[in-house]
Amino acid sequence: MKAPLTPKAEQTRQRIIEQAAVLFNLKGFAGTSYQDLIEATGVTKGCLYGHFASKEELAVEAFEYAAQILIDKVGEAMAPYAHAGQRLRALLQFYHTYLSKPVLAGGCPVLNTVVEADDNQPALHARVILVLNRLHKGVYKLIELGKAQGHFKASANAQDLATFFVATVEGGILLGKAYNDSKPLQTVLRQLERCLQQELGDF
Amino acid sequence: MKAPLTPKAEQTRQRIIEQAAVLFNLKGFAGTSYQDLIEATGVTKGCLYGHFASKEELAVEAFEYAAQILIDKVGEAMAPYAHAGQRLRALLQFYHTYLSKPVLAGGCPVLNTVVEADDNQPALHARVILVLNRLHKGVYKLIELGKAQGHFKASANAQDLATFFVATVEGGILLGKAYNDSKPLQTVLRQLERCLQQELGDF
DNA sequence: GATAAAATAAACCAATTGGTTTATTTTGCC
DNA sequence: GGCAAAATAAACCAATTGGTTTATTTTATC
Repeated sequence: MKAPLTPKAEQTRQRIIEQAAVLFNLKGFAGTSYQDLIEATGVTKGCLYGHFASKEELAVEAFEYAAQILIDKVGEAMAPYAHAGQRLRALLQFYHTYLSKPVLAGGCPVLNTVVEADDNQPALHARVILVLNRLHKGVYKLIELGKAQGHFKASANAQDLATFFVATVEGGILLGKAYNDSKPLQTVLRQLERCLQQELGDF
Repeated sequence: MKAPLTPKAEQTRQRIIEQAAVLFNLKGFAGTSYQDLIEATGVTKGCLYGHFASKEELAVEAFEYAAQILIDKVGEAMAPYAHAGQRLRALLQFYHTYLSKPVLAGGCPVLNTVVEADDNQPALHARVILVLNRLHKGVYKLIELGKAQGHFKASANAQDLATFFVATVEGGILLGKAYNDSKPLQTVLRQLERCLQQELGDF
């Protein structure tokens, strides 16, 4: 089924995805037209259809791309550390710079996509869920690691805390985006850190 | 400028707003067409334009309506209590039932609107900010009340905790909507309560 | 029951939507 | 340099978009 793309074609395809990811992140799925995509990518409509069968297919690929960047950057931020406490600090630090160094213009693709997709684009919604699961799992594993290393309280409920972590961070990003100000997110992260210290012990 | 509407007209106008609020909340601003609005309201296009000059004007009124419901319900939930601790419990309890008894089909209008509006619909965005301010202020006042009553720790940072509260609750609502499950929100609220008890003292 | 307000029905608008096709050109690559 | 792959240009599609206008009918209210 899938043609074994030429390097050149692969490169064009990637360029389209990258530009489309920004557009969708800024304007949403319904708010982005082919005309917008043509202007942003600098590529013709025929070329777009040559690579993607529909707007939804392109949107899915664009979201996957954006989500992968996010996941990679989270991984990179924690990679230098083995100690769970350090890794958790690095994760919080990563989100401290989330608004000044956004993974993608338009803010958090998870936040943006989940809100529009879940009543309207089932294919997109399914992908967002997978990414949320990965984020949750990452935090969960981190807490469990800390418990295993003897640095976090053994009584900590890793599942619940991971859920709490993801929700609080996304909520903070939401406020930051709403007010176009990094302060609310900073405040939320600082407070989250206090909570986590209470639940996990000092880290 | 504004015609002194007949009661009948006012009633029709209100009906339009109520139905439009649901549609916009479900499908977003860009995702809702006049055809959708005509079908949902059962009213003709001429009638829509008779009452609202544009889709954006209608969307703003619809959001104001939805937001007012939310604010009213939050107020009602806390109204029976004078004790800040009780009021805070009532507020948390209100959000515990938020997904099973949504203020509006499609979920939280603040969450839904802020995400789409802030890069694209400045008028809507401005209104969401006002509502976020009110929610924040409500929690802030509540915490200050508790401090004044001597029930909450005097050391509590009401501003920061209010920001944290709003972010966490919105984040919990987001997860609940994403997973179409009330459990994540329950978990988040339970955890939030623990945090607050730590920061405010038992309430 | 008269009247003015409110709502309908429908024609109309230019522009845009997502999507297709085809012939032509440009291109990278062996 | 030749060839196939990739991209362009553009015509074309039916449908829909947000928005306007006008004549007609319904209706609430005095």
